[in-house]
Amino acid sequence: MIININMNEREIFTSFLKRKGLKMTQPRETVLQAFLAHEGHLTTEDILHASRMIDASIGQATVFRTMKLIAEAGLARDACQDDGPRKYEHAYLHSHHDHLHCIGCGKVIEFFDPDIEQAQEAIFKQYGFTAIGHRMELQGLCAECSAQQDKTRTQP
Amino acid sequence: MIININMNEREIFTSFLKRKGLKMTQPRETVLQAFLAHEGHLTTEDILHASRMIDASIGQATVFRTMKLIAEAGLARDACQDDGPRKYEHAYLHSHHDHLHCIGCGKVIEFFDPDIEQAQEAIFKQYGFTAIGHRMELQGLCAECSAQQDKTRTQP
DNA sequence: AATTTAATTGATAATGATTATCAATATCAA
DNA sequence: TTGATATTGATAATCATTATCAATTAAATT
Ligand SMILES: [Mn+2]
Ligand SMILES: [Mn+2]
Ligand SMILES: [Zn+2]
Ligand SMILES: [Zn+2]
Repeated sequence: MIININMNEREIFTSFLKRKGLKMTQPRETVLQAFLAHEGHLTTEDILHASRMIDASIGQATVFRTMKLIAEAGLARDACQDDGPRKYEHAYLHSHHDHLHCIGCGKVIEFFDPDIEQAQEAIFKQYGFTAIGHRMELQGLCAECSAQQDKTRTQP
Repeated sequence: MIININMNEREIFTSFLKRKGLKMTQPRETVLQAFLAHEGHLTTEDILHASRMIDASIGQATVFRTMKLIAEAGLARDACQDDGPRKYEHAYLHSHHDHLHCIGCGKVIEFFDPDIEQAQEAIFKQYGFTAIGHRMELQGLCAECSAQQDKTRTQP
C-alpha cells in the first residue's frame, strides 16, 4: 500500500482501518471530521465537544478509542508532555517540531532547530541506538511574563 | 542563608523546612533516609517500600507529600516523562542530564550534551524567553533490542 | 436481499496515580 | 510544660484513561 500524496486524511484513515481488519463507521467518521476541523493542541475533551456538535450521541470512550487509531494511522501525534490530559496535534502535512512553553501564561511556541535534531541523532549513534523519536519541551517565561515578574519583585 | 558545600542533604532539608515554617518530623526523616539510600529512578511506591523497611507505619500520603518537599528543597527532581507513575532521581551533587530510553527493554542511559544545552539556550533567547528548564527524552532501541528485532523480521 | 459473523458502540464500572479531608497526634517556641 | 500550629495515616475523592458488556452495526457470504 503506497500512500499517495493526494490521498486525503479520510482516505488514509479508511485504508489504515481496512489494513487492520477494522471498519469505517459513522462515529469514527464523526471523530475524524471533528479533529480535522480544528488546528492546535486538542484534548480528548475538546474533540468530544467538537464531535458532539456533529453528532450529539457520540460517547467519550469512542473518542479515546478513535483518537488512538487516528494517531496510529499517522494523522495525529502527542503534542505536550506536561501534566494534565493528553493533547493531540495534527501530524498530516505538519512537520515535526518541538515546543517552548511559558509557565506564566501557558503560551506555547512551536519551533524547529536542525542543530538540535542533528545533535540528537549523534547521541543515538554514540550509544548504538536505533532512533525512534524524542520528546523535548523547553520551559520558561515569555517576555511579557518576565517583565511582569520583575515589576512584582521591585515593588513588594 | 548560604548553602555550604559541606552541608549534607539532611541539613539542607531541615533548613529548607525551617525557612518555610515547617517542622522536621520522624516520618519526614524516614522518607528522606529511604530516598537517600537508593540511587536511580525511584517511584513513590519504591520509596514507600524503602521507608517501611525503616518504619512500617509510614503512610503512602506522607511519602507523596514528603517527596514533593524534598524536590522543592532541591534534593530530588523528576526523572522521566513517560507514562506511568512519576519517578524521582537525586539532584544533590548530581548534575543535570537527559535520558536515552530503550522502548524495547526499558533501559535508560543518562547523557549530557553541551551542544544541545547551548542550542536550547539559543532558542530561549531567540523568542525572548527567560529559561527555566527543559525536558528531553530520546526514545529508541538499544543495540541488543535492534538486533533482536532484525532477527524476528528475517525469520517470520 | 437476507443471513451470518465479527467488530463497534455508549453506558458504566474499574483502574491507577495523585490529592483532599479530617480527627488524632506530634513538634517546637515561649 | 504548655499551647498554637503543623503533621500524620486512613480514607474518600478526583482525574484521565481503560475495561466490560449487552445491544447495534458494518461488511462478507449466501
Ligand atoms: Mn505543536
Ligand atoms: Mn537520570
Ligand atoms: Zn507568558
Ligand atoms: Zn533495549
